[in-house]
Amino acid sequence: MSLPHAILTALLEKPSSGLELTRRFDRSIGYFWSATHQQIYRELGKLEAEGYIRALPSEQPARGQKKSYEVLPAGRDELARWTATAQEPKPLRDALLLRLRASAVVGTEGIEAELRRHLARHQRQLTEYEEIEERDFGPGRDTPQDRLQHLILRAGIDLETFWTRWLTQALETFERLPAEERPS
Amino acid sequence: MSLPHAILTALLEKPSSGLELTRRFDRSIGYFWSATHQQIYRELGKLEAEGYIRALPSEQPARGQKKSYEVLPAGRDELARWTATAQEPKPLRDALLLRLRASAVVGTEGIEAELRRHLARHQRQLTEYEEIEERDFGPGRDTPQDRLQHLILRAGIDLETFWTRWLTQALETFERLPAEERPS
DNA sequence: CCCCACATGTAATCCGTTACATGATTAT
DNA sequence: ATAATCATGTAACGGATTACATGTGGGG
Repeated sequence: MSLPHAILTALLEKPSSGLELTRRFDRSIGYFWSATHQQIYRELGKLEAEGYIRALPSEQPARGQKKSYEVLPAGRDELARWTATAQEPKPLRDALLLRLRASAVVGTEGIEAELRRHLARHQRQLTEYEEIEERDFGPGRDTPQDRLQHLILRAGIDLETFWTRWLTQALETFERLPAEERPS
Repeated sequence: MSLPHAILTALLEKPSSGLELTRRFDRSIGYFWSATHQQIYRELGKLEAEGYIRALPSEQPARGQKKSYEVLPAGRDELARWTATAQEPKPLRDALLLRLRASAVVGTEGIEAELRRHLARHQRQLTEYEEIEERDFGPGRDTPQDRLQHLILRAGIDLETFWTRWLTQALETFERLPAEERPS
């Protein structure tokens, strides 16, 4: 039950239309909570029906016409409630680790190329985050909001750093596995 | 589409009944791909219908009677195919980071306790992984399969290490946020 | 006039979650 | 006997994913 709260957060930061939200979910918020436009439109409908948001009165509600939303006080209250609620961390789910375990049983054919592909992806993401850090969190940006945003970005940077290191180590392990000893 | 492949992997490691699989998904494989018994029974039915696994002939298929499965050659082939297939890494989804971002807008009330709770969970998980490492991967365990399994465990250890460090740093950041300056 | 990009949706399907149902085995 | 536990399922619901549908406005 996090998507509606992700949308409330985005709309509080800046009132937007469905497509603008979709674009913002492709960067920024989407870095840790992704969503497609179909999910977003459906959820906007629900949030409006529940009285958490409303369409800005200026625009007419026709199909193909832009329609922007803003958060109502009830929406802000709900978001604050949810933010403070105790929730268990979701267990990890990672298909690459699963495939690595499978490869120990059915053979490592093809998995090395996958490790390389993933390494390249994570390196690219790391670079992107580091550019954002340099651009948006230089000296002087030190309000409480800045520190919180920076903390979140740091999580992304540290996570991508973990993956690049681990994948590098994994590839080294593969290079030291003599081909004739590999599981098949 | 990873749950059937997780089950095929588990059954190749050792033929099992539905409940035995459920127990193994609570440790071991479940550390990076969790599943409930309902998911597992549903998926076992599908895998059997597709000819990827079969019930061991010894047991009679009555309700309440144990029923063990083994992987057929077609199942092993499918698993090998899937393991070698190119797949994009799934984007990160983390509710705690989302809540932290929301707290920058609606106030940090309550979120600090959540950071502490999560820190405790991750420290406990880290300890568990380190005990497994000591028990199962001491000197002498060095077949290719051992090295692959150890690599997977290292991913878990390094991930939990990342979280404990980041959460510790996050809590320090909060302690330095003067209460009167916090977003509300 | 037509195509394309912008913008908002609907429909079908699959996966995960929660609650419930039912039979078999074992201990008291 | 009966209660607890082991074991295998069904049903209902909701979220995520994929494919498709519909309307608007601007450029060539």
